[in-house]
Amino acid sequence: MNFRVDYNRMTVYYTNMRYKDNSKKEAIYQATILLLNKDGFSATPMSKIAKHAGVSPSTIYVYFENKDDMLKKLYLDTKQKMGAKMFADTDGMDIKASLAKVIRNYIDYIRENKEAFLFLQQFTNSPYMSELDDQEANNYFTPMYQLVKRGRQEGVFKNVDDDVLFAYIEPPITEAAKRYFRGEFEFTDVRIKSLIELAWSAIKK
Amino acid sequence: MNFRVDYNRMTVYYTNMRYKDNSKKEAIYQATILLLNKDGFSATPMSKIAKHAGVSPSTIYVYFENKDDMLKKLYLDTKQKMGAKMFADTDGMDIKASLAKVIRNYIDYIRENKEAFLFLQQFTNSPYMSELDDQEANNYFTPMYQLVKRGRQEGVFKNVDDDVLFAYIEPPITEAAKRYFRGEFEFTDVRIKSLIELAWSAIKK
Amino acid sequence: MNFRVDYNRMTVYYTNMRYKDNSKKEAIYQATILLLNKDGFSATPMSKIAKHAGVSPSTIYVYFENKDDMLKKLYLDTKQKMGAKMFADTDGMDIKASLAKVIRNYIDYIRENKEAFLFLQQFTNSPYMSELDDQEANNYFTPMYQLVKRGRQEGVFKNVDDDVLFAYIEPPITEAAKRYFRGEFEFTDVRIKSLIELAWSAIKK
Amino acid sequence: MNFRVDYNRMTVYYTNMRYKDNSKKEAIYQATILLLNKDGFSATPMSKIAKHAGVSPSTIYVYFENKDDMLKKLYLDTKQKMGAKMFADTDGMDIKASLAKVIRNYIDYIRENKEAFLFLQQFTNSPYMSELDDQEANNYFTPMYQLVKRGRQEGVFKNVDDDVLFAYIEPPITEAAKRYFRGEFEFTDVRIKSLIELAWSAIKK
DNA sequence: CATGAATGAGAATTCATTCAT
DNA sequence: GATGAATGAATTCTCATTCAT
Repeated sequence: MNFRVDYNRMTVYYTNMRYKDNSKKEAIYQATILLLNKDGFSATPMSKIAKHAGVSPSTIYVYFENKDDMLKKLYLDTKQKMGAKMFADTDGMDIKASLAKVIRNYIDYIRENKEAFLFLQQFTNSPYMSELDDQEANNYFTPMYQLVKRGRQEGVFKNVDDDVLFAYIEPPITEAAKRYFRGEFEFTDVRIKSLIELAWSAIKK
Repeated sequence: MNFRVDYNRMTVYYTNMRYKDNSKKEAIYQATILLLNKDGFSATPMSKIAKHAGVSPSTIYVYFENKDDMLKKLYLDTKQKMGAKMFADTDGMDIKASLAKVIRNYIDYIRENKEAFLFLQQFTNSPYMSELDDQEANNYFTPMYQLVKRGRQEGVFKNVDDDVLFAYIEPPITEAAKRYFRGEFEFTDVRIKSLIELAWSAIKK
Repeated sequence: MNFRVDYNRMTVYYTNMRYKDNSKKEAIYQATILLLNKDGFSATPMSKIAKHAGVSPSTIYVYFENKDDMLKKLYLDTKQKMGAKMFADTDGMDIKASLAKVIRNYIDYIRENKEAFLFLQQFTNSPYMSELDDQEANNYFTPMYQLVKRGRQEGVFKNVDDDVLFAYIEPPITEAAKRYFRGEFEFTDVRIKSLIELAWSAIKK
Repeated sequence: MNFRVDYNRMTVYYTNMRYKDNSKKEAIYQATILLLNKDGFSATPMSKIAKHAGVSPSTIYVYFENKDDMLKKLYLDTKQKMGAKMFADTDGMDIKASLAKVIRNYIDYIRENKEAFLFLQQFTNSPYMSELDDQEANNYFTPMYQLVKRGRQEGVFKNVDDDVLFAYIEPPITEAAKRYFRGEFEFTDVRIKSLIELAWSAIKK
């Protein structure tokens, strides 16, 4: 029998006896994202993260080798979660609908995960990114590659490189999102439709 | 007569003296950009910047109030230079040609100013950005707003918000540039033409 | 019947059970000696000792009160073992032969117990030593005092203080041993004979 | 003109304009030796050293790369000073008198430099030693090698290896010194004569 | 007895900035 | 203006030890 019990703020797994607490890891992640967005890489000490996460600074080192290791794992974890949301429920649609769905999913994710999204932007544009095994992060986006591949086979796209196509799908949404969080843009139904329309106009033959 | 007055806490210099001055400031800027791109905000101390710039750490404080002040001024300076390049030689063209020229200018700037471009990206996506008087940076891009305004008057654009239009002009190029510097993309003539074509397809009515 | 009682805060174990106990303690001792010689006092954490000994850090605290307690007990244990070897099989010899045998025993011990020897040297020359009840460690060397006492009664030694005599018996061998482990000296038969000869020349009347 | 002035706790050199203060380095050295002898390597933090030396912890890093660097430089500095004292005023003597003088010099040094001597012992017997370029430390002792070489040429020594000879010259004194500082031994005139006598008995043909 | 997670206290080191020249 | 030394405050990380099981 496999059951769990919350005992004294700790999630104990009776089957395998470890009591490393995953909720602590999650708390550390959340605190890091929040503080990084508020104060940036250079003003977010481990001690602050620990305090916000409700753990001791040394506890972070039980879960991660060092600060870099933690940030990189946090990035991959966050990116993976975003990828999962982005390509949910897109099966069985035609290309155009599928693309529209991906864009809508992306916008939904952004609106529901402001901090995660902004953290991803900050990280992606920092030198941390180049220290990363890029492939691992890109794997979460294979559905996008497959989508484009399918569209090309069906002959609906302009005869341009994949990379050019990609550039007109995600980056405009991302840019709109940044303006959204700066209070300069609203994701109204009309605008979302416009964004999808322009993307399609850009890439369709 | 050749003289210059700097009201920004800096004394007045005449012809021969001003070069020394500017060259140190410029050296500090260049060192900062380079190190920031290589090591990031959290691993770029003033002492390292000073060493790379060939000056004493305390010399930096002759030119800037503190680190934040320096970074912000560096950002504005860099952004302004980029804006100047981006909208050069676009007068007297029709909308479509004008837009194409802006995109070509932007790509030229990117290719000739790798470090500056990457620094702008890193800064823009960091919380430093929100501490900035955004308006000042945006002023350098008024030509873009005017271009879009003109296009709208001429009725050549889709009937969507300006922000939606913008999202399909610069962000795709920026994304392509990032891939370019990661070694994943080449700015061939064909691809540049494609990028311009897709942008036009996206926004034109 | 084979049993053992340890009054030193440790419970009583009979034949079959005692092995497990002792093997862990011994593993901790061995790991400590090795790491201390390799990395020194200031770079040998309990966690590292535990890992090398194949036990949990907390297990060390089952056997010892704390780190200091462990180190001191390890020193006394090691010193006692060395003493036992040093004075083995020296009964019934005349003074000169007895001394030669002690020196040979010491060299044998050194060669067979490199790590133990080096640990003793490090410990002896550290301030840990002065925290120790010196008498306890010296007890293991009473045979040496008796030997010198006997020699003096027989009138074979120079008329100098015991401490002066001692200084020409063990320290030269110890010094040679240190060079030996640094790869600067070989314990050939000839050299061992020389060492014994010089010691005798020094102290004999 | 070359003059110096004590200005505001700082030794200013007007000729070359540096004002790095050598007295600070010396204070750091003295504090380190004292604390190391009292508390050992593992209980002597940089902060404590700084406090005792009357400087800020960060000031230590102006003079040394890190703790290891400081300890090694301190060792070499101390060893060099000892070597200088040990071989002072030994020219023009015959071998026997020369050796006696060296031993007396060594004992004088020991008595006048208790802390330095004990520090050298602790360091020498620690793993720090093996990280050192041994040659550099040994250079300070070339006079000893020359002395032994000369004696051998004159045919006054036993026909044994140099290393065996060395073992009966310095180590007995060192051992006596350690007992001296433990309060177990007195360097009376008689005993000093005895020590010299036994050394000579040991090595002379 | 044995253990792995957790942590408070403290370790080495860094760094933005100032100070005296 | 320019500088190198100096430093207080902070930063990352370690580590002996304890806790709950």
